[in-house]
Amino acid sequence: MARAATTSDVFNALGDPSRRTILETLAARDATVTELVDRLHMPQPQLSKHLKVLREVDVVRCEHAGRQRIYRINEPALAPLQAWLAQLTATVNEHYDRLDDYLHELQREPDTHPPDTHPFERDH
Amino acid sequence: MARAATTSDVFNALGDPSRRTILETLAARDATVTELVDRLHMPQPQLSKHLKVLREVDVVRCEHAGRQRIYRINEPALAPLQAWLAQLTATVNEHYDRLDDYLHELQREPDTHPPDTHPFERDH
DNA sequence: TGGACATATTCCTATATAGGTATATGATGC
DNA sequence: GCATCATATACCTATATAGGAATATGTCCA
Repeated sequence: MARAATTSDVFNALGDPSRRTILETLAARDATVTELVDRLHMPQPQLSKHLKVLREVDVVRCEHAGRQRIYRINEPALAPLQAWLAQLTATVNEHYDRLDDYLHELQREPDTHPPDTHPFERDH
Repeated sequence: MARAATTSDVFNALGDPSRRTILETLAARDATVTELVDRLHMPQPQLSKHLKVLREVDVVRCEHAGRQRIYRINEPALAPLQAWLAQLTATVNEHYDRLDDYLHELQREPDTHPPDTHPFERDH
């Protein structure tokens, strides 16, 4: 099977470097497609397609303004992504902490804990 | 052209839901391939391949332990990703602030600023 | 040395794009 | 209505996988 659709989730949509560049540009200032074309030196159809992907995962939204469309970042859509990362690293650190606790307990009273509850050793 | 290689950057590597699930599992506890197979009900070759991708972007590392390999998350590899997100949202918020400043200035002394320095309006 | 276990790799297929080009749709002003 | 500008879509090709199956590599132990 092929890779999952870029429109299925935000992570996948941000997997493309061009789209990240677009977001970086939009972060500094909302922009129309033409402005993005000028700044990023990217063909217009390509930009429209990338913007469509970003739109479909709700990371950007656009507002009609005459014949132009003003694209802007929809920051809340990035929150779940940041939350996932934060949760992941938090869990990892929690793991470190538990390891420390375990090692300290080990030093005080060895052979008290069943082997299957032992966390794997870490070399930090 | 096709999509970029998943091994080219961390964002792309995390685009796959299976790989995120693997990371979530590893966050709770370092694990061998077999343990991951048991917990995630994923075929072993598939897991090894996903782990290879994660390894190539340095998000996980493995330690040889006899005939097993203990995989663990290499948290520092996630930092650039978090930094990118933080920078992006920071810039967006800075933008909001500048807009607020501008609107406040506008209220005090209208028609003082050249049009090309005007940020696009936002409806927040 | 041979067998069993753990993990990685190879081979295969179907699919989802990125990027390019040409064209369609939409809005504006004359 | 028509020319023009702004954006989106359609169509095409090449490519990078995910996922599955079979196999190879590596390690331990009797």
